[in-house]
Amino acid sequence: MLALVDCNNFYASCERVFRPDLRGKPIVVLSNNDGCLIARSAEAKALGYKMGEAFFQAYRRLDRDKVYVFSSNYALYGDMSARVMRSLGEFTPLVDVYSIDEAFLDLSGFGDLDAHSRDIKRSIEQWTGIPVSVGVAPTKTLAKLANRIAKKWPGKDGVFVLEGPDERYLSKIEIGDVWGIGRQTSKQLTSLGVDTALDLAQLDPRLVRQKFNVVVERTVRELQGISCIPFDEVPPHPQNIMVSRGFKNRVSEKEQLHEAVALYASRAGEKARGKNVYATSITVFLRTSPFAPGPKYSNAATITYPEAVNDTPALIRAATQALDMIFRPGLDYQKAGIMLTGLVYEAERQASMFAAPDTSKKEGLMAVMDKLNDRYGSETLRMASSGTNRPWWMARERLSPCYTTRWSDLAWVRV
DNA sequence: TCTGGGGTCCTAGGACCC
DNA sequence: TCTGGGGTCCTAGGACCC
Repeated sequence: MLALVDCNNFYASCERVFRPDLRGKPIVVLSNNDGCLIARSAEAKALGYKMGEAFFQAYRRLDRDKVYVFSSNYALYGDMSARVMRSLGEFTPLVDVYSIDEAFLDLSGFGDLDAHSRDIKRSIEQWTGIPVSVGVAPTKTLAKLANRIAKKWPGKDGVFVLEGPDERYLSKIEIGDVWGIGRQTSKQLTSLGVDTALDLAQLDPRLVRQKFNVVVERTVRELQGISCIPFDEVPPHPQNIMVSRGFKNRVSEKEQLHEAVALYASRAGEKARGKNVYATSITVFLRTSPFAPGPKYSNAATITYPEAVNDTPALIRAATQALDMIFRPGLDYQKAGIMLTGLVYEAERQASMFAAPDTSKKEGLMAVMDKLNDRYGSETLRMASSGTNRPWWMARERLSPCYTTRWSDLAWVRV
């Protein structure tokens, strides 16, 4: 049996951990650039705020409803997430971290699953301050479903064990709420009279494959209790690394775009080194706002390395070069980003006939840089080309302190 | 004025090969 | 009238997830 442990309203809960005065108060968290609402506390949901609502449209209502509004603080959420995941490791070594706020646990061999799940829930809340829900079932899709029931149904108190594909519960779950069934598939299924998880579970998987695809077929089997989605104890080999941001204001100067792209390349390098992978290619993309009137432009350029790299100078060099290939003067750019692809681990690196044979010096430099930045805070040491002034840097006007990752932001306690 | 960021997997179609 | 068959690899785009 698998348990899905899911943090409730994760970002909003993180903001509340160090602000106990906000218990019972409505909270929303904004996306990067304070663009739209991406997390809401239970109280904010009850007031009718929707996921993805544009902030500038909700602004007046939020003010009127006295909602506490936060810019997203990923340093805080990432660290709180790590605490939750580490805590889950106390219950079983078999933890499959699925996202920043969810993990599957393999509970095979455990006795009283309900009691055990309640213990997990209680402990995580006590140790981290983050409330969680636990759903237990034989497959990942059913565990997701069980978690939903644990969270939403009165009387379940955040824990629910679903022994198998029980009709009484599957019939109560709308098709669009099944994990893996999105808007498009949901629309098609409804038109065929498939309205609930139960309806879907009763279809013939082979027929579903013909009419839809393997993904939906797997979902059907998972709902029937046959596990098709593997449990990944070790994180799977990453396919790509992306860093992109919208600008605070529109940017048309090439120098500023160069700074931005250099900064994103540095971040991508840190991520790559953190995962121990090297990139074969780097792609830079650039676009104007899809909403604004006026000329629209969107383009990307890719540069392939003779030998896979992950050191920041090499990434910045190529990113700069790629940017020059797609930059058009006279446009108001809204966003830029970079993507590292063709990721390989050290052992899979293919040596180039032409590249310099010894890279140990570069690696040493990067290791020192990463270590300093880890210890003394991000960007303690950084590349000059990524800019100092950064007028384009995203707006985050309601940022909370980095309580757990920055010494100067530690919470004060008065006694 | 103002609308997120970062991922995965699958499929279809084209290029190319023998 | 009718123009092989079987493969691989790559890319773009769609759908989905949090």
